[in-house]
Amino acid sequence: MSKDLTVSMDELNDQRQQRIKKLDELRSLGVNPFGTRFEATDRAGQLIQLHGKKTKEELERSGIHCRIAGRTVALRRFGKAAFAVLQDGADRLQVYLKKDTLGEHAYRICEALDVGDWIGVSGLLFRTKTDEFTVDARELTFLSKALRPLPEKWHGLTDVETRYRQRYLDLIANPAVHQIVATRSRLIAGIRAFLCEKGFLEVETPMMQPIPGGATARPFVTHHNALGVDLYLRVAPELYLKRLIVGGFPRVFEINRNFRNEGISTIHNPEFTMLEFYVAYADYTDLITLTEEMIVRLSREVLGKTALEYQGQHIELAPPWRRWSYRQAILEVNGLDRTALQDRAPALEAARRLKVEVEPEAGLIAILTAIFEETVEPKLIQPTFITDYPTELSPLARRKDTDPSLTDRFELYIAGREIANAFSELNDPLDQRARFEAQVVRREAGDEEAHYLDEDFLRALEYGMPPTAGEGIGIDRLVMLFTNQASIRDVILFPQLRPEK
RNA sequence: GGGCCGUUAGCUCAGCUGGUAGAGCAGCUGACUCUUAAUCAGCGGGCCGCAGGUUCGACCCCUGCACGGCCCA
Repeated sequence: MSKDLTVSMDELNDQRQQRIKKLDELRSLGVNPFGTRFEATDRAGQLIQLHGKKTKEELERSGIHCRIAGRTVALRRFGKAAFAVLQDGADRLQVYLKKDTLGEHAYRICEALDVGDWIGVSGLLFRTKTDEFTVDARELTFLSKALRPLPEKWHGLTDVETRYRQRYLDLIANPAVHQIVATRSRLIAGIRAFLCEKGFLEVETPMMQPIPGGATARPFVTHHNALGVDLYLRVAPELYLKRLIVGGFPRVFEINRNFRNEGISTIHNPEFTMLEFYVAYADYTDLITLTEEMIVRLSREVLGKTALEYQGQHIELAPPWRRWSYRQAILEVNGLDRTALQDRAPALEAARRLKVEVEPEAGLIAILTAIFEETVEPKLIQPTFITDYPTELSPLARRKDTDPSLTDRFELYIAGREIANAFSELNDPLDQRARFEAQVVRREAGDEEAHYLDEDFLRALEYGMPPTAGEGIGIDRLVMLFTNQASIRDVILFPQLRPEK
């Protein structure tokens, strides 16, 4: 940022000028406008919780002393007294600043105070005439100056672009956003606790990979100067976590970022948080019960109940959840005869009848995918495990013993959205090689999402991987569900936007 | 990529059929020692997203671009 720009902004913004002037006023009072340490022994939220229900008399009798810090978010002055509202985290607590109580010097500091400034206060808890729970300040410490004015006190900050670009401002103006952040944190902590309790080990695997693998997606490319090689930001940790299963860890999990070079929408951010976990000696049906157990427990812990409201829909999380095979779901939802999906010609005909658009050269699997996405997905409001995906769509999943064209796999849908994807892992290195090779053919035909062939991963499998089941859960979408948010940008603190000009 | 909508003061928003750019909050000055959208009196504040075009004249009409939102692919 050039110096000229800063200077010209100073000239432009009268409110900033005003506040810069106040820096000197504070200094002339012997106050550093950008101060240091303040021992806040109390938190507003705690005080409200512990004493907020006490009557005026109870508070007077017990004379509770407290010491808090926060940002001034409202200021009502009366000449020789003032009420300030302090925001401490998501909580707000009123402070009474009276000249007689504070003394001349401290009150002059109070007079230099602006909405937005950080202060520390110590004093006694009491109730005002209008019954508001308040700190009667005995001491005022100026902590830090705000040079820019806060958004308006009544409407706050509503411009979504500014809310995403300047999340700090969103958090100041809209304390409800704190709740989303807190819920997200508790959800992730809950997942860690659950998995650790089940004997899983948390690990971290490369985010920069020489061969991006584990998902059907376009990767981001970056470059390592010293090594002189291109590296890819991972699209999934899958192939590394399975190497750890080969290495002898029977239960591992990772919670971290994946990066996919795709469009941005209300359910897609280029970087998103994924939980992946792997269980040796288990199959995908074990993961069905584990998933039910985990999500219901998270719901109890975080929401205190086993049902939730999402965008006007009531969602019941108490297990067991519906299990529906991919093919059966398509047939039932659309009232199709089972022969309708056996070959390309009748499937194409069915798609036409259902008004599902498909590419003219689409194969059977592509037609099924289109029909599924269009007609089945939006109906999967209550938690549903869709099972038995076609092998062609699942290059890393184990084939069904009863039908090698299908895999031992499920995807969990809630509120019409994919939340989890799991399967019994393919541990036959020769079959895995063949599947990779089929992907390479697709890649060479121009499919940029097709998987790469990873020789080292195949080598690892050749040392022998026990039967294993693995699952990935999209944390952002889970948080959306738990916090009733329609857009992924509202559960990611700093969502990806085009750079502002 | 396509469609629709938006972009005006620090924030939230008005702005008629094209004729000198407005309000509330915030700010500044003053009054006020229990307010809570405090109140009362006065004052200042604009690249109307950017660039072209039409017109005697454009926040307004037209074209392009940028950024954002929603929907679709």
